[in-house]
Amino acid sequence: MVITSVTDGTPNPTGRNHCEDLIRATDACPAPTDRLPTDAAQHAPRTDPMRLTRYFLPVLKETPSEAQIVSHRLMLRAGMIKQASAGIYSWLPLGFKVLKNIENIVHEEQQKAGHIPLLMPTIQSADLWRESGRYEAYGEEMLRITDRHDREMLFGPTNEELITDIFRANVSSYKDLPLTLYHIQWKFRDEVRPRFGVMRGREFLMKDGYNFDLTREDALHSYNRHLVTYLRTYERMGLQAIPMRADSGPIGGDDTHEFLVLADTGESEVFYDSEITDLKFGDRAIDYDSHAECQGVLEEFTSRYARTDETHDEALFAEIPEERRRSARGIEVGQIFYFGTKYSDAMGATVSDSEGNRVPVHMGSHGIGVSRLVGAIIEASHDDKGIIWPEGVTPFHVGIVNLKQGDGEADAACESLYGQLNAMGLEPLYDDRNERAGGKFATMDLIGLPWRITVGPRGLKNGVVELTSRRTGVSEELTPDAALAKIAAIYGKAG
RNA sequence: CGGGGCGUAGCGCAGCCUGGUAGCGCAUCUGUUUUGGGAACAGAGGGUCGUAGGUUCGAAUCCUAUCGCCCCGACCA
Repeated sequence: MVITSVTDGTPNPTGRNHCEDLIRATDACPAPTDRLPTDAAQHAPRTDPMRLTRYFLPVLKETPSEAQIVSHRLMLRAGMIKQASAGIYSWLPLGFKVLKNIENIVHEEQQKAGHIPLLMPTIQSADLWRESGRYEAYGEEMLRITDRHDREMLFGPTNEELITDIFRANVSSYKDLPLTLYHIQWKFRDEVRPRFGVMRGREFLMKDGYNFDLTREDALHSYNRHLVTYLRTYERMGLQAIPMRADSGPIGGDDTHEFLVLADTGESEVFYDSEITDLKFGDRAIDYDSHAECQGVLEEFTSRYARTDETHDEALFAEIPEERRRSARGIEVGQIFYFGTKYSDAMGATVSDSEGNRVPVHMGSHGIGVSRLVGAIIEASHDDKGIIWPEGVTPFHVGIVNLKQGDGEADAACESLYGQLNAMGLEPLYDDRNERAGGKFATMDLIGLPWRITVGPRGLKNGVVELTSRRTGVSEELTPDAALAKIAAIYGKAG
């Protein structure tokens, strides 16, 4: 590891889409900076950070003592995060890339459904929360701040009040409905006892979306539509997240489902019909405007028994054939709510309907724990050597391991692969350090890139390199061109 | 917020009981030899021992206070 430049957080090239400019614009990423003297002619270009002698990847051999669960340990060891204080983390380059990849997927799937991104502030005024009655109700979890004028402020734990305020100030006709606005923003909940790294931090990145509809029926369609977007979102991240009937908690409301990823370290006990784990949304086409289609998906994915301990019903559970009853642990990675007119009544968010009557809008809110997902994915996908990233979120698409740095042929072959992968729009991470093979393999296994190309003089004599799957450990010897073609096919790129 | 534990080099730890030159492993830097699953040798750099008081000729060590972090419980995404 040589600390020379700061990655610019360029979005994952597989995620090119209509929202990328928005994402870039909100990142505030620093430009690459040079910090080395100019005598480094033998080094790689400093503006080319995707090789390990240039990248910032502070991996640890030993596990820091504070980490209890595997995702926390691996995130620290892989140089993804550094704790800043209890429950608050800096995201180092590798972790930041994964976080951004997850964020990109969430953006894409929301916008496919016609949901509109915006950005609300982290710091909010207490007055707004007094209107909804939640300033007192929220309790110690809310971080309260006083500014220099003694105004009461707070670091937002969620955004129903702000979005409702935006809505009521700007929308007054049923003709502007339906409307769904969402953002991805940092939140703060002052947990008594943060733990498990980013899985239960105090500061966390969350997507929260809010739908505004004229009628209950329309709002329930919005609810169903969100359920579909969430199924697609989690599947793209390589996760199976099961929607379970849940408790509405402080948000309030009638209908709510939580999405849980099964993992031994989950905070919730869950009970479900084993048939539910066979369900896949897959790449089926869906018309988000069709009430019937979205309703159909909701029924398909929620008709079987699946509940957390909060809503578990032994009698209903007992109706499932015994061999299909399952109890397990789950990590909550999202929740959708329909809460009707709770906030619109309290805060006066009304529109004129077609007959000129002022009516409160029907609302729902829908959250995805973006930063928490980084930990959840690792919990669901790792082995004793390290992380195993699903292709959809991996920080780099493929690792290139040069077994004999300084060997002319090996160096040239690696440079060629590196250049061609970049030209395809993929992001390789080239381990060009002067390390022994074992050290390079251990690092690659730890940081979990799904594919590794191993290049050494021995193979090159026969015109081959080795392509290895991190997940299966299976290697095959291929010509460099064949290896590139396979990688291209895996990521859907033209070779 | 109740109960427990820990703050000594970037990381992991010993030293504290019984006060007297601040150590070990990994990592880092230099050199040589190495190089297909975390290399070997030689050398080097890096710590006001969390902070503040107190006791003492002398404090990492004893006492008091305070801050931080971790674990169990309650709570929570």
